[in-house]
Amino acid sequence: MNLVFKALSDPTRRKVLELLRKRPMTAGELADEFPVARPTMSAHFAVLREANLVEQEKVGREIIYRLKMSVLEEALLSFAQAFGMELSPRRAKRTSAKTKAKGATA
Amino acid sequence: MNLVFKALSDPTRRKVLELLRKRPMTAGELADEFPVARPTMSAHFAVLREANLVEQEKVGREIIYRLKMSVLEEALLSFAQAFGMELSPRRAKRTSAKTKAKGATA
DNA sequence: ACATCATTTCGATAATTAGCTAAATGTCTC
DNA sequence: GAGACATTTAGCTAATTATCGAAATGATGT
Repeated sequence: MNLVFKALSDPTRRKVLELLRKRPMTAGELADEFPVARPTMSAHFAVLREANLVEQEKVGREIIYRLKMSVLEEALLSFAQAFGMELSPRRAKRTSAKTKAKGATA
Repeated sequence: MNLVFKALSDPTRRKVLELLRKRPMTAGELADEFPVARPTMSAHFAVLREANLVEQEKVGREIIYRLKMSVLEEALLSFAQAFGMELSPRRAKRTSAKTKAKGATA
């Protein structure tokens, strides 16, 4: 739980997770979305991995990252519950084109 | 929002918020719950204040801290929504004293 | 085999953070 | 006003973190 919150404390990492919600992406694709060097992104990925928030799959010379939604849910859920909030994990909706143009700000 | 997540990234601060959920407490009362020096706790309070997660009221020579539940809710809510989760802020039932022995919360 | 590409690891640095003790501020009681 | 109390501010150190460029790893294409 602590690792999850540590991971979420950085805006870049939160944005990475949001991007991954829409679809799995390679390290390079993700890196292209941010104005930092590759090794920096790689370090961010490592933090997310240690928090168990993403999983990676090596395909050829690329690495595909996937969001582990259930882990994020679990953490948020148990935290919210400690504060008497109810958080119902609605089954992760597919990227259904309607949410697509909505430049969400973090 | 970033300040909120930064604030939540430290276990001590999360615990402070949990304690404050039950009832407002003075700086000293809170400090007594943790094995760190007073100035350290004071710094933690400052972070929580900057994130707007608590408010303070000076009463005599003590300072009473109160959780700003709505701010915490807002942050968690908007974050959860960005991931397609539904988070319903069940009206925070005060677990204070009289409801305490009744198992009032789910 | 060799060059290229995708990604990570290494090694360094600058910025941030949590922690401490000591000192300052403000309030209370006598 | 003097002393005690509650809390914060100041000044410091140690640990952690975000960042970089360069080098290493491993797969692909020629």
